[in-house]
Amino acid sequence: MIPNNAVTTTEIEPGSSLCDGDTAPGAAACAAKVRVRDRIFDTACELFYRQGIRGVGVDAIASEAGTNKMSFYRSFPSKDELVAEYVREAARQFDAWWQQTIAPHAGDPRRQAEALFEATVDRPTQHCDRGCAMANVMVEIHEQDHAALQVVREHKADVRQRLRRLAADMGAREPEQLGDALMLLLGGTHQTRMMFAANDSPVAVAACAAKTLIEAHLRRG
Amino acid sequence: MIPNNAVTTTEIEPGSSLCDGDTAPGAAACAAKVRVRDRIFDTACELFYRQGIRGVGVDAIASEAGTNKMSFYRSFPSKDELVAEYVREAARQFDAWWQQTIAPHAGDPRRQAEALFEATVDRPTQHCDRGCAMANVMVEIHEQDHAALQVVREHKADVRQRLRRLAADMGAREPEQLGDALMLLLGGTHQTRMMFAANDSPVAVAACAAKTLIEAHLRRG
DNA sequence: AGTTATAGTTACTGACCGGTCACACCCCTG
DNA sequence: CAGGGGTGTGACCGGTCAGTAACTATAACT
Repeated sequence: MIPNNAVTTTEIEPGSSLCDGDTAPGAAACAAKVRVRDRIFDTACELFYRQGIRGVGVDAIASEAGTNKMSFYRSFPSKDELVAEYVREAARQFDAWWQQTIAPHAGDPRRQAEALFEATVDRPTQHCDRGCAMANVMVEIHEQDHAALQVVREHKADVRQRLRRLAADMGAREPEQLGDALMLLLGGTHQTRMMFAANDSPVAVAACAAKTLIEAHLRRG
Repeated sequence: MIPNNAVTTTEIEPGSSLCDGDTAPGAAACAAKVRVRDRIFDTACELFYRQGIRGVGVDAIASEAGTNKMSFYRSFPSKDELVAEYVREAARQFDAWWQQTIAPHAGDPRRQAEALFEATVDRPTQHCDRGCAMANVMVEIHEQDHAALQVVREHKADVRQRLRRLAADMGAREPEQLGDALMLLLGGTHQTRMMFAANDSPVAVAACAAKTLIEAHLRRG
C-alpha cells in the first residue's frame, strides 16, 4: 500500500507547491508529520525487537510514541505493512553495519570477514539481546506469503552472497563452501546470543571459529 | 500446577483401588483419558512447532485433536503450562535423537560429533522446517520469567556441556572453545534451515564445517 | 440398578486486538 | 479573520483469545 520510504500521504511531486525549495512553504507542518511518523516507527522498531511482532499491539506502539492509534493509522495503512517496513529498516541497518565494519579493511577480504565476526561478538549490549530481528520475524510469522517474510528471505540470500564473495575474494578454493559455513556461524552467533548471559556465552568464540574456518580453507587453497 | 507427567486428576497412589493391578479395574477409562490428553498434547506440539506458540489458540488445538476446549482444560491447567510441557517434550525428543545418533559410534567422540552434524543436515523434511523449537519459543515469549524459557535455557546449557565434553573426549587442546564453536554452528544450522529451500541451502555444508573445525582443533592439539 | 469418572456440547465472561468514525483542537497560512 | 491540514480523543465495531459454568452422554465398575 505505502511505498518503502513514504514521507507523507499528501502529493509531493518535484515542483509541487509543498515541501520543496529553501523557504519550503508548509515545511513546518510537513516536518511535524514526518516527526510523528518517525516517532511511531522508531518506537515500533524497538518494541518489535524487544517484545516480538505479536507481543506488541498498535495501541501500545502509539501510546509509547506519545500519540494515539488514529495517528498511527494516518501514517501506516496496517500493522502488517508496518512490520514489513520494520524488516526493511532492519535490513538497511544491517547493510550500514556491514559496510561500516568492512570499510577499515578495504582490499583485505580476509580481515573484512574476520572483522564482521569480531564486531558481532563485541556488539554492545545496548538493548536486550534478542538475536537477529529478521530471523525472529521469520519465526513469528507463519503466513508464508507475508510481505515481511519475502524481505527476510531476500536479505538472507543477500548476506549469503556477500559471504561467498568475501570467501572468493580472499582466495578460498571452495568459496561457496566457506561462505556458507560462515553464514551458518553468523546465524548461530546471533541465535545463541539470545540464550546465554553475555559474560559466559558460546558467542565469545565466534570470531575465533570464523578465523579457524578461514584459515583451514586458505591453507589448502 | 500439574506435574510433569500428569496421568489423571484423580488420586493414584500405589495400592489405590483404581488403575493398578494386572486386571486393572478402570483401566479402559484410564487409558481413554490418557489417550485424550495425549491426543491433545501431540496436536499441540505439532501446531506449536508449525505455527508458533502465539499463532495457535487452545480452541484450535482442541478441535484439531477431535475434542473441545473443555476437555483441554480438564487435562491442562492453562495454555502456559501446556507450552512449558511442549518445551520439555522437545527437550526429551532432542535427547532421544542425540543418544540415537551418538550410539553407533560409541567410543569415538570425534565420529559422534560429526554424526550429529550429518544427522542434522540429513534430517528428513517431514514437517515444514521451522528450525529449533526451543529457540523459537525463546523468540516468541518475552516474559523472562515464563516457565518454558527456563527449560529452554537449561536445555541449551546442557547441549553446550555435551559438546564441550565431546570435544574434550576427542582430545582437543581447547575443548571449551571447540565445543562452543560447534554449538554456534549447530544453532546456526537449525536457524538457517528455516530460511532457505532445502535444495539450495547453506545448511548443506554444516557437517563439512564441523569436520573442519574439529580437524583444526585436533591438528594442533 | 446405581454410582462414579470421563468426555462432549453450548454458552458465556472479560480482556484484548486491529481498524474505523466523528469530533474537537491547534497552528499555520492566505 | 477564515480556512484547512495535521493531530489528539474517545467511542465504537467485529473478531479472537484464554478460561469457566452447567448440563448431558457414555461408559465401566459395584
